[in-house]
Amino acid sequence: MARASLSPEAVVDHALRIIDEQGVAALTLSAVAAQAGVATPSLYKHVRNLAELRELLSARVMNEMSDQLSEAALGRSGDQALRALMDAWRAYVLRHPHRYFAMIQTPDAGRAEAGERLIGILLAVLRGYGLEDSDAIHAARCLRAAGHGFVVLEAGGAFGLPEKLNESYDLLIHMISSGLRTPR
Amino acid sequence: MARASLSPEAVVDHALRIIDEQGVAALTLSAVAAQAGVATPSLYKHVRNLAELRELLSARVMNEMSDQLSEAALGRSGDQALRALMDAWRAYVLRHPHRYFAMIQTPDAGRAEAGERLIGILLAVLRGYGLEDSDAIHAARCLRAAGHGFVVLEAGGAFGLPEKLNESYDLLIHMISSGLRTPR
DNA sequence: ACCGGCAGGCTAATGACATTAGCTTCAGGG
DNA sequence: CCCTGAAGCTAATGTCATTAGCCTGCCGGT
Repeated sequence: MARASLSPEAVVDHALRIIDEQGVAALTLSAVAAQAGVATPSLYKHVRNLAELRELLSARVMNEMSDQLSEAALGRSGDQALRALMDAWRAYVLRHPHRYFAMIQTPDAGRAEAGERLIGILLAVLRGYGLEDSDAIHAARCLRAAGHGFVVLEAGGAFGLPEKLNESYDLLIHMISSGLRTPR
Repeated sequence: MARASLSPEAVVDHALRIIDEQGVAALTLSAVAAQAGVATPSLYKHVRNLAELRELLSARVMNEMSDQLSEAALGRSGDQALRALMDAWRAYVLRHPHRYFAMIQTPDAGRAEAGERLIGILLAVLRGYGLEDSDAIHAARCLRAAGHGFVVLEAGGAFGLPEKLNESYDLLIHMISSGLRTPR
């Protein structure tokens, strides 16, 4: 090796900082290079191009979020676990809105593996409702859709009316919970 | 006026065509100008800049979608209306995935007005469940979150497993419906 | 202590774009 | 028939991403 001032991980660190402070749109290689105190082309020694940097970023964020969701759900089950999971999800996004948007901006990416983890967590929570196999998959998709939809809309400022967002979110969780119990 | 070959609406038309065929990422003023058979700077006589074009596009798409959702729900009520609404929503996105992504790519934009329409439709459907005022607002947010989350994830290819998506969507609708009935 | 390779940084150059400035032209009202 | 302004155009600038090719200091082996 040589002067180890940079590495793919370090580049992602700098990118993360830029995103946190100035939003996804501000993520340019020039900005990252400036952050890192390096000339732009030097970054290509560590990441293939901007697209790859976005993928790495995406994977990093998804893993970080999965960690927090799994920690929240750990040791609980049923409605308790569902509640904890959903709360942790929303809290993460409100804490790091730009990161979440950076995560979802890439259609799919190498995030697949990291995505598996999230699914695993959702399935674990659903086991508390006695769901297995296909039923659990369908339920996990719904959980994901509902959670994702809500936090994206909230973080994007789509909910303009004065009604309390906490109450809306409670209702959403109630819908999931009640839908999981009542037969179709 | 003068040679009326172009107008803000016509520019949006061309942009829409590019998006449909090549996706949101391909939307550049150069591409739109080429589509329109005009030099790039000429577009500035009709739209202020790229950001404004995106906003106009966003509003156009949201209105188009709202039209279809309201038509679907018209004349039905309760679960029938909910079902028709959700199906129309998903169908629209599957038919024009790129348009939907173009619509949501702008955080907020001048889409506010168009957004009111969508909310109105959702509230109308919810009236079939006896919901009014604040309760209806909360429910509308949940409807929107669930629907939006699902279609975004589906269109983005996030649901990789072989389980049938129709069944997952059925479950989602069931969750909403059952959550709207059962007390909290 | 010396040498060679190479990882990792750098400068220069290219090509897409967005955006601005300023010129030209035609259509329509007086 | 002239005059004005809308709608096009060309030229120029600045920001980015990306590529090519150069330079250097660190490390392992002699």
